[in-house]
Amino acid sequence: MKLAAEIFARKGFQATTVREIATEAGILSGSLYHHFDSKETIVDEVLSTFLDDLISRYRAVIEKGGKPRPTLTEMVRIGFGSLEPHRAAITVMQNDWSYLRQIERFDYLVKAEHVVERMWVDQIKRGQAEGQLRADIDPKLTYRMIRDAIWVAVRWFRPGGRLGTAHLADHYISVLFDGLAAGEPV
Amino acid sequence: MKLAAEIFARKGFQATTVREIATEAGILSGSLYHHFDSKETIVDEVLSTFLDDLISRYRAVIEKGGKPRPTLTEMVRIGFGSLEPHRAAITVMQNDWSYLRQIERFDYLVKAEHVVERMWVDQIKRGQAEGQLRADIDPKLTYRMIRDAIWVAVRWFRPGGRLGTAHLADHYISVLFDGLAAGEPV
DNA sequence: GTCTATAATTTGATAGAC
DNA sequence: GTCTATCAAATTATAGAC
Repeated sequence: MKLAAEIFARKGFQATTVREIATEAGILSGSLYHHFDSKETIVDEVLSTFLDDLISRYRAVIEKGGKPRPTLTEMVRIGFGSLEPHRAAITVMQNDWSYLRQIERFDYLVKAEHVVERMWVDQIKRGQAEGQLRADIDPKLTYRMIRDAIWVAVRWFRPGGRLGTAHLADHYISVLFDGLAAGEPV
Repeated sequence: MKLAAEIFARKGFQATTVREIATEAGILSGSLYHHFDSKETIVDEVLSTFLDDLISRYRAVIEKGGKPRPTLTEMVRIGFGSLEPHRAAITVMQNDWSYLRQIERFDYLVKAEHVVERMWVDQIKRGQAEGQLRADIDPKLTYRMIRDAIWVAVRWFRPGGRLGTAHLADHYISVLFDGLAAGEPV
């Protein structure tokens, strides 16, 4: 399954043929159906494993009940921290989202997205209410900004490259909370 | 062509069949080949039109030779401003990038990406050199952050929705330069 | 400039021998 | 648990009539 996920990530779900997966696994395409009953089932396992892990991690941080800003900081770290262990799954979600969401079987993708959005937006709003975050920003828009910046990083992030995910997270958190500007606005 | 682009954006390049494009155009699939010699040619025109427009707009702002921060601000506005007129092309670039880049014919996509990266990174470095931007941020990483946040917005941005692209740009610029934090770091 | 008809290939999936 | 053999369907693209 991990092997198939890598190919899906590299070539896209639709462009990946069952024959290709089988060949890479060292068997023939017919034999693959002894392990999986369809191509969709394979990608299904890949994606749901990722989402279950992500949501349970978010939940764990939120249920500690800390202040919003450190909670959000932790959530950013969880996101970037997923890039490595779930690289293939995240890539597939990014690239094949618009295709997969059309298929009834993958309705849970949209549902999971809603659950996650609520978690983030809640924390942002609490941060505003408690005066830790600027009141003039749009919570939902801000959530999307953060979410997008984290997940799209999977496109260029290379494990073992010059930048580790912890460094990425720190950099992003720094810019996100304190901004790019050095002194007074120009 | 604009019609085909919409379908590519909605369903993905590979999932879109030639029959589908023809049907939506009110003709049969065979007839489509009177107008285009292949499916790739159609998407080629869509993407190169977008990239030519984008790069020439960036160039125009940069050649005005203003200070880095207002130049970067303008560049962010150009990006968000492209979401509406080039929505389909941007969506295809986002969703089918990893597939298209494998095809020799689309080598120019990667080249264009390099040109654009240089433009952004140059401005960010100048901003740091002139003291308008924090010196402790990574220019290339910051560019990627900005780029990603802009282009991925095409996934959820809806023309005529509650948020216009100008509003989006303003919100993003505000957070980007000044940060989310309200008061002192916690 | 569109249609009909069809070629050539590829694809996901199955059946049964070993 | 893998292989051989193959099916049924779908796909891009072409040829030629109108």
